[in-house]
Amino acid sequence: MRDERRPTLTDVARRAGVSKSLVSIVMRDEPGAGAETRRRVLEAAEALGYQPDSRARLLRSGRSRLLGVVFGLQHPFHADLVTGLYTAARETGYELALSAVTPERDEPEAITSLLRDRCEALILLGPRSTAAVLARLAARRPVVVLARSVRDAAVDVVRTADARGLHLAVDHLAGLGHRAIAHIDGGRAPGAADRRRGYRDAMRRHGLSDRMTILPGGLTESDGAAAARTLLTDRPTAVTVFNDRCATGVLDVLTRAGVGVPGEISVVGYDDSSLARLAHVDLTTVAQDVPSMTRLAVARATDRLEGAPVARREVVVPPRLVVRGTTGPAYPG
Amino acid sequence: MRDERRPTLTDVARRAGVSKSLVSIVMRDEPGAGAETRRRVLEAAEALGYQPDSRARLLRSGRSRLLGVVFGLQHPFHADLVTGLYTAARETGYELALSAVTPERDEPEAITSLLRDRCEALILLGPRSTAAVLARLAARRPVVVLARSVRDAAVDVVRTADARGLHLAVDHLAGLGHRAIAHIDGGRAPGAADRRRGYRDAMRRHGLSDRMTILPGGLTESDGAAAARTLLTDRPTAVTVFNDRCATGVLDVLTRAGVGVPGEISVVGYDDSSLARLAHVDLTTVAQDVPSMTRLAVARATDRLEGAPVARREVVVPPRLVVRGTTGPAYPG
DNA sequence: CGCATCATCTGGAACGTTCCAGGGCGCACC
DNA sequence: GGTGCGCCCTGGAACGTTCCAGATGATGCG
Repeated sequence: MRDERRPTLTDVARRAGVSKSLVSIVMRDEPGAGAETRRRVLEAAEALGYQPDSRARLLRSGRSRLLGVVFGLQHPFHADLVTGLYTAARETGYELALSAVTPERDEPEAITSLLRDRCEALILLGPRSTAAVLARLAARRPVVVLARSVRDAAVDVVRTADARGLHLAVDHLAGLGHRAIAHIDGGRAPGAADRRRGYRDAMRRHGLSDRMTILPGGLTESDGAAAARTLLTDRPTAVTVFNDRCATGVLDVLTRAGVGVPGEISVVGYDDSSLARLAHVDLTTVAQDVPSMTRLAVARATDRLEGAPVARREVVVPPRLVVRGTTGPAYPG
Repeated sequence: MRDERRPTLTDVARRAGVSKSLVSIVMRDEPGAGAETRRRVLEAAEALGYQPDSRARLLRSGRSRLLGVVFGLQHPFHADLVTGLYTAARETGYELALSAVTPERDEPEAITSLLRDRCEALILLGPRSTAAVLARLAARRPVVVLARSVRDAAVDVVRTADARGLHLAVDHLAGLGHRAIAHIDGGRAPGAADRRRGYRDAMRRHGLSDRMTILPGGLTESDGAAAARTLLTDRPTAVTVFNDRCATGVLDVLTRAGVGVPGEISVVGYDDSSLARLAHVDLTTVAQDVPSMTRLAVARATDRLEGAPVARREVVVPPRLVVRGTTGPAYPG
């Protein structure tokens, strides 16, 4: 009824009048088959609606050519990264297996499911696991951590120079004449510590140590909104925010309160997520170089798998400032 | 070096001094093994760090117990749905295989990759493929389409009563005294047609046929922003929007233009995505019942697989109006 | 005592691939 | 006109499981 057995190599072989080995060769597009036969085999495969069984294929070849990716479904920036990983993986001939972390599905669970599927390497987006857990994992197969730093010799890291990112932001604002520049931070989120440090460094470098203000924030819009309300009472002329999502919340509260942006307060986000690029948000932001990061992450994973020599355990990608409409000259005075 | 071969059934069998068949039985927790032997086998497996190879397992047993899910990485509502699918699947003993659609990876590609992985059924979130393509797919294995309607007897559909959703929205607004109620639509997006129709019906029912205004919108914030700019010139007192994302764009433009919400214009979104729930957005919206929809979608897929009788091909879930802060009484007059 | 029964265990054949060691066969070359 | 060398192509053994048809031995029963 429902399940007339799905066609296999043997079926195609029979129809084309050749051996299954030959069909296998043709399907993999390997040398070793004549042009005419090749055509006939492909025709037969097409007619039967044959699709190779990747399970059997991988079982036999011993390799899965599968990169496991753990990401947070609720993070728009993770969506951007996964998008980049897909295209990076395509170029290398590896496939991606996605495993999401949701409120009801934690990181360990997401990881185990990938391991059962025989992923050869793991790419983790901003994982919450401790360095020890990650190290244990890395002992069994290559692990690449994306967008977070990990102090462990066994795990590879690809991340943005987050401290540098905040230098860019503060330099930009200081250049516009701002002095009272606040920072809304990301708490324990991956990358938050580095950005906080970058902010402090840059302020000191500009001789603004006494104007430093760090407000507790987070990674969501509501975290930003909450922080912005604090901002209204003791008002700086500019603020750098942990990420774009959080910055959106800040913008929203400011706009509603009638505070002009960038007239009265300039705002700088982080990530250059699709959010920031929206015409009506038009957020000045520190861009993470998603294409490079994802390409590097995939390259690192495959290099480890293929035993290629790996130069540095940690690759740090420079950020780039994207100036848009939410920053402008400081109020005179 | 990296890869000392991972232990197999045979390794465990040798260590425990039994046959591999017996180990298989023990690992699957099936009857047919004595208590003492069972203990010894488990001990050996533990010692070797044995993990079953799901690929080999599925290859042999002919079943994969895998549900393929195609979703759009950039849609927050899809993220909500996938989250729900994960928990629904867990309850039934099936696993999910995710395959994302991105700007560089189209729907056919996402689907093919799932087919190669031998997914037993496909769950497609708001797919863009034509009914004909979906039907062809459904001929080979169960296909459940989520959040879109499809006129084809072969594919199952689980969707919200979208027309009804707009009835709720319009009724609510009319009840607040609104007469000039506009609708910003979703164009060719899944569900858009039904919502548009629901809007028209409801307006007619309230005797407001001559006050109907349908503005072209879309599913993103910038679509909403664009539509909102049109709105500013010929201003209604209320507007129903295709989805929450689009409504956010509308809100943003209105707020920036100094138009009070809900003072001067009331806004109703659609989806009740996490976006709408944010304290500072606080969007009145039509909620889709994600837990029910996802549970139904998974149940439908597994029912088909197990040959259970299926009552209706299409399951329509009622929406629910969530009144928050963006709607209020119409201006007197 | 012989035979059926039961629980426990084993060996080997699948599953759909890939990989390897060849088998023909035509053709150039000495 | 053999010999050797390419090219196509084939058959069968793996890969790590599950499944099935028994083997074995203990036990119960007439």
